[in-house]
Amino acid sequence: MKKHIVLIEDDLDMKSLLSEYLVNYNFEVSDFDKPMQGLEFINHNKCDLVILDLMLPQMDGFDVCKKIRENSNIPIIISSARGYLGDKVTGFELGADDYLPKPYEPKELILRINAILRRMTKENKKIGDFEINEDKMEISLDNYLLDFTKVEYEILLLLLKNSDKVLSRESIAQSVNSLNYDSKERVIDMHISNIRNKIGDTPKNPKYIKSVWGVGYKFIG
Amino acid sequence: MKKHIVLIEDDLDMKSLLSEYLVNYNFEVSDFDKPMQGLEFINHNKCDLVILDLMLPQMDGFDVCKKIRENSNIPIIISSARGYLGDKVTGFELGADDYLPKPYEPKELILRINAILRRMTKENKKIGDFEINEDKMEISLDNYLLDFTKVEYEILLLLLKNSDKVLSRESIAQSVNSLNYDSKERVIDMHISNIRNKIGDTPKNPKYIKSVWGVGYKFIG
DNA sequence: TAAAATTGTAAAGAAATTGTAAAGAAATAT
DNA sequence: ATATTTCTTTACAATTTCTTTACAATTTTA
Repeated sequence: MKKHIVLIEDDLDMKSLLSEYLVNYNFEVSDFDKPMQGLEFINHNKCDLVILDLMLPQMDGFDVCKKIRENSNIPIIISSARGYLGDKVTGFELGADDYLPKPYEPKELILRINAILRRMTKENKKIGDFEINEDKMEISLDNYLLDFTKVEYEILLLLLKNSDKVLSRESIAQSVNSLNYDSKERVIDMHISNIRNKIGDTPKNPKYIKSVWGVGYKFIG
Repeated sequence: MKKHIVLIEDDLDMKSLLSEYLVNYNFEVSDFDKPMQGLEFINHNKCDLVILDLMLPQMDGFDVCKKIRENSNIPIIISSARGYLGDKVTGFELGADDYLPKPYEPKELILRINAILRRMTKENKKIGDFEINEDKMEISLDNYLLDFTKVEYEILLLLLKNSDKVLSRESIAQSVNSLNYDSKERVIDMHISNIRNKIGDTPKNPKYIKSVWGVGYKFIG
């Protein structure tokens, strides 16, 4: 899903330029030249990050930062023509996450946005129609959360991570921790069968898990 | 508790200078001029942040960054004499959290360390229906103050701070200070059971604490 | 083609995990 | 010191998951 960025910048040219740049990098942008409007917006909408320019007219940029922090924990990147250490100290102490002195290359702003967002949202890995969240130990198919047992989860994860690669029963058994090392081979088949049921796949004409005769299974990526 | 910082810097003078500076700011510091030793240390110790100098002898600094990320999600601040955009791109893409071109004022390093650590250690007060007051060691549910024992409080706090994340019994036992390191596994279950009673949760069809079969528990955020 | 090997899966059995009451041990308060 | 609270262990029933078995269906080999 697109990340929503709030841009607070009073220089109108700069604002539209940056805004457009961010949109090109696939962000959703709401830009404001009046800080109070930005503040209002942040407090009533789900946003992911604020870019706050310090040279603001109505109120001091630091005040905006402080006011944002009163109600919200949203990441803030301060950009400023002033690169003095004292300003940086103030900015960080008010709860900013980064301080970027002007002039900067817009690409660097993108880098820093992404670095922060990466920390904030451990985004799900997408593989085909599947979406993986390893922290939650969850796998969704077409946005529908599936309910797997531990072994099923681990096997499917392994297959997904090795898309298109044929995995032998042995290698599956070894990689999947919760599988008995010396269980009968057919255990894997049973689990695959159960997984197939849950993801609505059929052995002949499979959409996701293909049997490789005489070898094992593979996920069709 | 003091935050533990790993400093990887090959210039010996710089290393000891920075190290001392960080210690003055009340960090615990482990410094290395051999990146492999730093890597080794990170993989076997609980650390909070890495400061990585790019001009390293044995291996390219970027490789170190990449190698750290193979096993660890620890925040990384790259410092480098090279301030080219290309280097920044590489650094951030390898998973760095910040990139600080030399020369920099050491105070700015401190600011950036703190900004990152503040994000890492969630001091979130409100999580779902729960409200945390860590100073008072109190947790309320729907504005009703609950009475927990120390262990219960710590376990619930851990679960809350890791909303949605599956926590194994082992990781819970390790994180919760007041739990005997080598107590029987079922201790956790007992405490969870007691917590559930106090917050009015049921194991089947839980509203807050879900059992993850074969793994552990997670708080439903 | 028939025989052999492999796969799919239902059903049954075995094993592991969980919930929690109850009791014991340890820590803390009185 | 005793009383009280908290933490840990144990035990067992309930539950869930994993494994095995068996047999039909399919594919390969001879």
